[in-house]
Amino acid sequence: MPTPHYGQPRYRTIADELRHRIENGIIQPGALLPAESTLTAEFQASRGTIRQAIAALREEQLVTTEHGRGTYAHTPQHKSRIDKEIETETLQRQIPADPELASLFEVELGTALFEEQILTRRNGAVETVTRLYRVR
Amino acid sequence: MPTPHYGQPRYRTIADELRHRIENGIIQPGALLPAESTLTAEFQASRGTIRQAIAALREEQLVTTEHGRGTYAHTPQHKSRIDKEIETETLQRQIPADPELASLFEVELGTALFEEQILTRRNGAVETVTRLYRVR
DNA sequence: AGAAATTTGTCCGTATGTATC
DNA sequence: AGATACATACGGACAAATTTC
Repeated sequence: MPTPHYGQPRYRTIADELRHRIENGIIQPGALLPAESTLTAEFQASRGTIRQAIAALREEQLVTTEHGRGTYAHTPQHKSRIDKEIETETLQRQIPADPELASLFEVELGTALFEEQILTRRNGAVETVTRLYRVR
Repeated sequence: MPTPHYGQPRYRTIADELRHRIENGIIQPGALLPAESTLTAEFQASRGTIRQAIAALREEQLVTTEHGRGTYAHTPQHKSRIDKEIETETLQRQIPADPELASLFEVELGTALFEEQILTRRNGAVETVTRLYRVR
């Protein structure tokens, strides 16, 4: 079995197709892409090639991949609109580092971290909760 | 022959070693790295693993590769400029609502929430972790 | 100029490890 | 605990770009 790749490489063609689906909402923002095994079947390509295509999308910041979970499509929302209807509430406190934060900050599990929590409300209902962590 | 990778993956170890050589001038800035075949012999790893290590360095902007030519080490000027920049990493995932979030959003405990996590790094170290939650 | 050698690029198949559901 | 999904690693084959002779 030869492996010709005249012109455009296969993994790039696949990446282009997946990008198209994400940008056109065929794959919803935040949704999981089909599993590698599924894509393997659909594109009739080896898993390595599929992974190469996904790696290309990852470099474009178009998707993120989580071990054992899957690959998520990004939301193309770069809207920095400031809505005046939105009320915010801010709260500051200290919390112990959970395993993930401890790992990210490279501190011991349970180390006190500085946390700022910002609520945004629309019509009274909480719309988003933002938590910002820093080492103290 | 099994292919265990307890702890640190092999390609990362190799990438670390090559990074060390570049940063310490063992490989001169602008110089060619050893060929993949040479590295394969030195590290006793498959070509794929060597290529993965080099790909990691490429993502760090520490080297560039040219087809048929080789991989060049970057100049320290370039590197230090990159290091002064603040890098961000974004991750999107779904997580179950903890008690506080459930209360704020007025949903059942454990309801799947949409989470976007943004890391900011300065010189490689995580400076802040921001987590933004929404109901989906 | 041309052929051969060198070096990176693409693709496949397989096996096993690790994280998540 | 089992199933599913991504991660790592090996090996082989052929393509394409560059350098060398």
